[in-house]
Amino acid sequence: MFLGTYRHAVDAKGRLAIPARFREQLPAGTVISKGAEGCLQVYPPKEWARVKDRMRITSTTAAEERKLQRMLFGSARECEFDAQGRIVLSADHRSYAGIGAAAAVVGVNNLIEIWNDEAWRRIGDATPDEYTRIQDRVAERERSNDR
Amino acid sequence: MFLGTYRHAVDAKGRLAIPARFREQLPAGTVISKGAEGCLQVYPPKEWARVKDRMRITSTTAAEERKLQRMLFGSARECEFDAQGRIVLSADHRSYAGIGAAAAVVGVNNLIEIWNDEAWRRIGDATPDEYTRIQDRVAERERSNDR
DNA sequence: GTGTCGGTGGGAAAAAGTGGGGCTAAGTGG
DNA sequence: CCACTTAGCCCCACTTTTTCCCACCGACAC
Repeated sequence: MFLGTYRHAVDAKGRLAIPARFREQLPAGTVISKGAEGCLQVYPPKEWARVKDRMRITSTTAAEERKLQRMLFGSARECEFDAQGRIVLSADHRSYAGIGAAAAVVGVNNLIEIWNDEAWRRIGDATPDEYTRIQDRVAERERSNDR
Repeated sequence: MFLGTYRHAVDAKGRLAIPARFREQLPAGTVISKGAEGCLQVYPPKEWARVKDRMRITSTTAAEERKLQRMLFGSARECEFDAQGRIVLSADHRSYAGIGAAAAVVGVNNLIEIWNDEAWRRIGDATPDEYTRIQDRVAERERSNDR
């Protein structure tokens, strides 16, 4: 389980330290890819397997499906940690997420998200009012799903 | 598993370096052929065997499928790596994929695709909005798998 | 105060990618 | 059958990128 927000520096080589609390839960086979709302997402191997399995391009794969898989896999990369526990964010990933010299590393239960520092501030620094409204709307949706 | 996008040069002799991360996973018997949407596809031996075994011309083969098989097998070629880890793209393959001095080499889970640089940009350089949709569809599929 | 742990930065070594020359083999035409 | 041309392959050299290693700094605990 990944919890909390950590602000870490991204150096000139694109290296980003993953918080030690997260790293101990990330065995080899961890994958990073482009995610929703312009963040990057880090999938532990088990989570990634859920995404990956059952997806395979063949000559009978439908056009829509081909595009989906190309975008999904073409934008992903396996995480490799150096001896200091850092990963290298590719130039493409950095520009997608608008990440410069700093990033927010956020634990979101089953996976980790990496955000542009500023973009995360707008989300993470929500006021109690905003938070309440969002919670209410989600609760409303869940009720209608149950029906 | 093949992941990520790499932009590499294609020199005057039609040589293209395959990213080292991909090359390690490509034993002898790897095959390159024409793929959908004007890309080239590189099949590792196991994937190629899967294709080969499933397709076979018989008296009951539909006309359309015969055509598909002729194209797929007729334009296929075994990959040969030089000492620098490059393959030579045939003139036919280059013109099919519209590849000039640069190409994008993309890992798509079970196989590798080679694209005209520009054509790939239209797929891979999608906006966060498009990736958000992709993610929604992946999540949707997971839910249906769980049922 | 001293030791450990987590994060940051930079230099050096190694690996990966790029380009070109020249030899060999294969196809083409007389 | 031989000469010629072309395309393919191998090898070497260079440049850039990546990775590895070491050193430092600050915070916290003992």
